[in-house]
Amino acid sequence: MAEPKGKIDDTNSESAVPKAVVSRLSLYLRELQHLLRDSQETTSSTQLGSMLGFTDAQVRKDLAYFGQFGYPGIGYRCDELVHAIKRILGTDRDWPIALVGIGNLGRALLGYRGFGEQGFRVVAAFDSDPQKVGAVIEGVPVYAAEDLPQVVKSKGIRLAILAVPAIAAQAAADQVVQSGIEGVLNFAPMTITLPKEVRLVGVDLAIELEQLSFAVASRNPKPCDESI
Amino acid sequence: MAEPKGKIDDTNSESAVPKAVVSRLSLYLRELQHLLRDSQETTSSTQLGSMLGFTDAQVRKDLAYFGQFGYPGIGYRCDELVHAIKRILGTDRDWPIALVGIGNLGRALLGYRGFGEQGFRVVAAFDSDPQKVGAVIEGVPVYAAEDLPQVVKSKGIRLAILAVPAIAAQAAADQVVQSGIEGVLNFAPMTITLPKEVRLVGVDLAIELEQLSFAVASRNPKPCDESI
DNA sequence: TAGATTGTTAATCGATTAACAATC
DNA sequence: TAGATTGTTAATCGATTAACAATC
Repeated sequence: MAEPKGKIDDTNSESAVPKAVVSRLSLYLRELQHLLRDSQETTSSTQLGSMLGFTDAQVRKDLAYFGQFGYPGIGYRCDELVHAIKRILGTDRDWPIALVGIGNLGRALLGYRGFGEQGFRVVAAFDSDPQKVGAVIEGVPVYAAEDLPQVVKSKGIRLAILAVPAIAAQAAADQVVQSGIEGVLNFAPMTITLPKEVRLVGVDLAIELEQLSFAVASRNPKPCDESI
Repeated sequence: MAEPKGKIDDTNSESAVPKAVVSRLSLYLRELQHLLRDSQETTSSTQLGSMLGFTDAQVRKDLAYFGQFGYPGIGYRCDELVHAIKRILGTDRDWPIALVGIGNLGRALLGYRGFGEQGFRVVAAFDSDPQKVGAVIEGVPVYAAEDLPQVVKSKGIRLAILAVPAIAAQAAADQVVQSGIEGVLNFAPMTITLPKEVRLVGVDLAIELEQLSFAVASRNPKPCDESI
């Protein structure tokens, strides 16, 4: 086996990688981590693709957006590809996270192990309810919303999760933006607008169920594929 | 204003509506419901699109998959379009839901109001921990996994939410399938395989954060759009 | 009527797949 | 070596956008 090539070609990171490619990248990473746990050293675009219902060509094309990570005739070394994808996704380091809204969902996200496994650390929680401020939940201190700018700065927080009611979502978004946050994961069932320099990902849990009810109700008989 | 046209053309519901179209349909519904709450009677493809960052042509094309819902020169009646989209998505009626896994996330989903607002009722919860069985959480009774077939049948449940650890996801999936479930919303960070006649939607919360860290870390300066 | 807006067709754009030389 | 598999180009496929006659 020759020298690892794993150099990341970020010349084209600026030239618009399709969103779908990035989301498949996360899926590849998840599968590779499972393979690693099963002590598998190498894999191929064919194997990786078939685990997720994609073609081998798609796997190779997706990776090609970012560089050359494989060995012709051999495939990919799982550990190398994991590191490469983590570097691309930015999860080769830890991300301190602010969580806004300590309702049902907020508390669940505070305790969610899956975040920590990928390097996401919820280090501060915020709520407008004065009764909750000062508490420590799952080891995470709860602050007043007014403290956002100070806490965000002192803890080096760049990402925020919004788990507030729809009605409060835009105001909460404005506050986190004001505090210097660079990216927002919005769980409120509400479209929010942010300055264009702040990244936004939205997850609406009811919408996910709607996708399912549509598929079941209209029973379009397609091959089973996991959308994420 | 002429006769409402709202007939749903389900001849093509069998000819593969793209998944992206259905997910935009849910977003249109969400915006329309907000417009209705603001007492707006009609809207246009241009308005609806601009609320979500889509073109007017896309809105009209998406709706055209399912029928004719608008009035040339006028636009769309919000209430009519809400009813039409709900009928398409299958949320014009209630869906009793089974929730499997009463950990942190499971409990949060039990109490999540957003589901109920769209007609999704979690009517039974399941857990493998005997200590939890028999409890009633947020008004929802907790059963043993073995009771799945019986409860699913007696309550007419067709959809299940999986909120179990990754390691337990495939086994849980097999159990709900065995009990006759027709659709699965999987929150476990794990690819699961189901018989092709059972629909699957997957949501991996860590992956959503990865999409965000990628966007922030690589700071590709695109216009702010909400992925869902 | 004139202005607005739909539904739909045709043109454009982008993403996926197939194919294959290069490599191990 | 022969067999396997990559990275990449060209061909295909599908989705988005533009344009416009029909309609209110």
